[in-house]
Amino acid sequence: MTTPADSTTETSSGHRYDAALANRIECHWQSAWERDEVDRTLGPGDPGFDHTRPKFYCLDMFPYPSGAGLHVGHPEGYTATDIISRHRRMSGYNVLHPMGFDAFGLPAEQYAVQTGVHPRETTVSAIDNFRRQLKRFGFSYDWSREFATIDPDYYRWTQWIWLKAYDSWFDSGLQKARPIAELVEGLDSGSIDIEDEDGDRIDWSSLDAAGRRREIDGRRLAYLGEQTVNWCPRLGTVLANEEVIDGRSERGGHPVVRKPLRQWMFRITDYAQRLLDDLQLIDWPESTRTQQREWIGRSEGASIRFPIVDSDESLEVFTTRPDTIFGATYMVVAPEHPLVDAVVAGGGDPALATYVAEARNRADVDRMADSREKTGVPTGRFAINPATGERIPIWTADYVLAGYGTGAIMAVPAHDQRDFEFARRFDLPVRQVVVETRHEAGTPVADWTEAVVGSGFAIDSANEGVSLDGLSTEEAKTTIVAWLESSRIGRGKVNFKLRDWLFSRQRYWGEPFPIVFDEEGNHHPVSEKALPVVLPDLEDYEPVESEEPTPPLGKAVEWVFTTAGEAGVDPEVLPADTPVRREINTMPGWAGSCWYHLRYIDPTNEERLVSREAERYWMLSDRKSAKSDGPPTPGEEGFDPERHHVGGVDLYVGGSEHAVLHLLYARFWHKILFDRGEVSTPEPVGKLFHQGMITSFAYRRGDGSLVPIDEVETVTDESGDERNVEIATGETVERIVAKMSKSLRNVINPDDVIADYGADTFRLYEMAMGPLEASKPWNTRDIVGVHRFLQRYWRIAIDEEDGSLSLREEPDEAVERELHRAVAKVGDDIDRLAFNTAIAAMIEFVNAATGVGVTADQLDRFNRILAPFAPHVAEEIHHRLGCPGGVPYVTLAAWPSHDPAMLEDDTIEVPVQVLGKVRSRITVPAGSDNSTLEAAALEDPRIIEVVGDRTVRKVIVVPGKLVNLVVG
RNA sequence: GCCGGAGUGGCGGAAUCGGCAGACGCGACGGAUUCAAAAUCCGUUUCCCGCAAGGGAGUGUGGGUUCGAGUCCCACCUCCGGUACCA
Repeated sequence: MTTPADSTTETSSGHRYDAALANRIECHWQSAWERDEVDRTLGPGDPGFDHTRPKFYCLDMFPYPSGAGLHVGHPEGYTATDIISRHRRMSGYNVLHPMGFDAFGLPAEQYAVQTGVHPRETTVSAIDNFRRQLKRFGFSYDWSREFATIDPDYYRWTQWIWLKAYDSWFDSGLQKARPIAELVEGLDSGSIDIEDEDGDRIDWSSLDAAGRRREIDGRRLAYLGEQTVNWCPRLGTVLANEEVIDGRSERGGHPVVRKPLRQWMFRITDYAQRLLDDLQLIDWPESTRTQQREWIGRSEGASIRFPIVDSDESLEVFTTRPDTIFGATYMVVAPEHPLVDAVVAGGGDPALATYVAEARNRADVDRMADSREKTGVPTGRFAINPATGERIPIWTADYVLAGYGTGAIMAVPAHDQRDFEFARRFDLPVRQVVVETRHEAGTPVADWTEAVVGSGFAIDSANEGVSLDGLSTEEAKTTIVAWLESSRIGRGKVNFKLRDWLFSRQRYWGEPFPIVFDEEGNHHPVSEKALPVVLPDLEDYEPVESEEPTPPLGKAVEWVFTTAGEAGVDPEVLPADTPVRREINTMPGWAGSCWYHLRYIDPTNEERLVSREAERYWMLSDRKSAKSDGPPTPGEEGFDPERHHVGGVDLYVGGSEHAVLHLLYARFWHKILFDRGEVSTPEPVGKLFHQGMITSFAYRRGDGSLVPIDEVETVTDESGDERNVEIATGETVERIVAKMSKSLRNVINPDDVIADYGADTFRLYEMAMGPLEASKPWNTRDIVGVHRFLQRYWRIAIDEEDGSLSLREEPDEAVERELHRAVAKVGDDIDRLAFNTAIAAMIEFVNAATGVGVTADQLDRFNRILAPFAPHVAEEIHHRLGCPGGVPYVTLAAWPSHDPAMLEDDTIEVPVQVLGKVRSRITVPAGSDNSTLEAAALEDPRIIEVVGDRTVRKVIVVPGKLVNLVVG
């Protein structure tokens, strides 16, 4: 810092720390910090970068700027990361603490459509407003690293990563992605074999060019797939599975229907096992890891083929209970299953056609609504149970889902509750093949009210080839799978609930795909050098609400129909004058947020998405374990967070609503980049933390209806108890905690709070409310508490009459002790993200110093521990103290040290219990041994009185804590 | 239904490893200051009995382990979040 720092803020109207002064101080220092680039972070390659310091990458989930501006929930996590970042910086770390904006996607586009203003304009003005609001909080972001996902310089690399995935295939043997060129090479040389869907080897040499292309394209991590997708007519786009909740769109709650479509997909299922396994390596909230585990949904079982009667075909099913195959008395296929199509096409039972048509047209919402009673119809076809040789009917029913497994099941009504209910409804046979204890006989199934679903021992399960009788469920599974495999009927299989990620959207406001189609419909990538493929400006960007997907980019006719050369396809791939058609779907809103953590590291790099050197420094640092096999996991014995760390962002803070979507997608992209050697860690985020939601109060009448907050007043009765009454009626209403909403008029605008108290008070209030992870109600009445704390602090240091410093010459002994305690406590609490108790400790110090006063040195030390929380007032005091140590800004000062010896008093008061109840207190020198404490306790007159003539049978001494006498 | 989390004064919350329950803040009450008020400062504030000294009860409910439980174990109740026919 070469520019000398400004002198202190001049106060025109008084020297009291009030809202007006706070706002003047804050604005003054914010502009000084900005001018002197105080928050600038140097990285590898920057002049003056000190690589010997440890690094700390502290990331916030970047916001999606809406027209409504910042919500009070945003600054909660942002203040927390700001405090940690400032504390780490003061403790000698290089800290990367960036901010940017997520801006492509549906909400911005919907808003633009509503207002009739182009999304580029609405988005840019929303970003400007967000940035202004964020800056007003004094967060120490290095704004020189800011970007938005809509910046062509940024989405150029989003497109580049997509091309990387397009150019990759997943080697299931090595469990990693490799370049497509290696696949082609391997196939040509015969060192790699590929299989079809049934597991049969494909003869590569016998394929023609089109066949080869089909095989290669079908194996890309980014591929064009014909899939049944979630089509949302109201939004005019398809949605990913993760974006559909209870059959409705996550955004807007519109109905979603299933529809077969040809769309760009990501082969995320190939990574299912690694996405699951690596959850062990990361320090994430258990709830989030559980949610991801469940979403991935791994289950072990077997895939079995049931021959279809009067046909060469067979029906393949997945089951986790192959041991119950002898109890499979019928089969069920999903209404969408091809077998059903075939029967209907062949003119089967009209009731079947009706049922299937209804099931398909019903949105998933309705399917779930009447989920109580099972429905279904027989297809009229039969299959052979390969274990029993029995002919069993094939039904179709919507309790079997098309999207999971093969969309068909073997029904074992005795041992599966759903099958049991279905069998009872349609009077299908129930056959028991598992008993709970060994050597037990079966019980009459007619008496059953529910299926026996647990493990046990097999009975009545034998044929000429295999017998499971008497085996435990585990043994029976192994035995039957071995038989199935040797008989070529089936094989052991691991199935995942996770499905491939649908990555196309029929919307305007997203990244264009860097790909074109030739006249035969084959796709060809745009070359890296030609990126970005810029989103064309459209006058009419409105989505078409229709039954058929109609991407708005199709309206940019001149842009869409072009030549390979114009589109930037490598001439070696396609001659420059070849007529091509551009892809008119766009990427979904998640694309940009999958990798933004990497771009902050090196935001202006034009050669790479991030420089290798900077990526290694910020993501890997000196921690060694960037591999998937070694270290103990968080929570395990021997786990040391300082050493055992998979790398990645050191602290990522954001809401738990992204537990599956964003955080799973980001892990997936990061793993592709890791496999392709572009990044050095297998996981993007080493430690994740979710801040709780900030809620608000509302009121509820006796009948359960809600009352807006401004229609209620609080009255205090004689006993001091509070009662809330509805002003209009006088009726007593109950105060409840609710989400902030316009209708309850309990939404808090951060700008208003800052105007009333200043940003420092706002920051302190949100951090003092309670634990960061807890959901907490906003209570405007409580804000004054932390504001008074800052006023008392100000008053310790500043004479409110003339604004001069008022300090003691000699330190007060007790105040000095309190200061050491505060320094120790606040540092510890910041490390464990316990900001509420850190603030309580600082308040205690200020209360102790009030009326006594502090020396300049004491004031400076306290000021430095306050600085991460309330940086503006701390900066002002720092300057009024004349910049102690010659440090131009408190932001750049070092965290103060403390003397552990000062944390303890010379003498301590120890409670003495008799039978667990405190009966007296004794004062002893600190560090007294057990016998001293025991003797002092037994000599205490009050204790002698309480013990009376009872015998002291046992004395428990906890050194420094308490003495407990057992008498009787 | 299943998974995860939480129940502590009038309110938000604290108690980090089984060791003084209620830190800190709000509100309320009392006092000082003031012509008065605001602001500020000092004090009280879990509940019950008591003038007091003191005693009793107490961390959602019921049991248990322990010298000692808000904390550990078992059963249950309520609330919040996630998920939902995944074979």
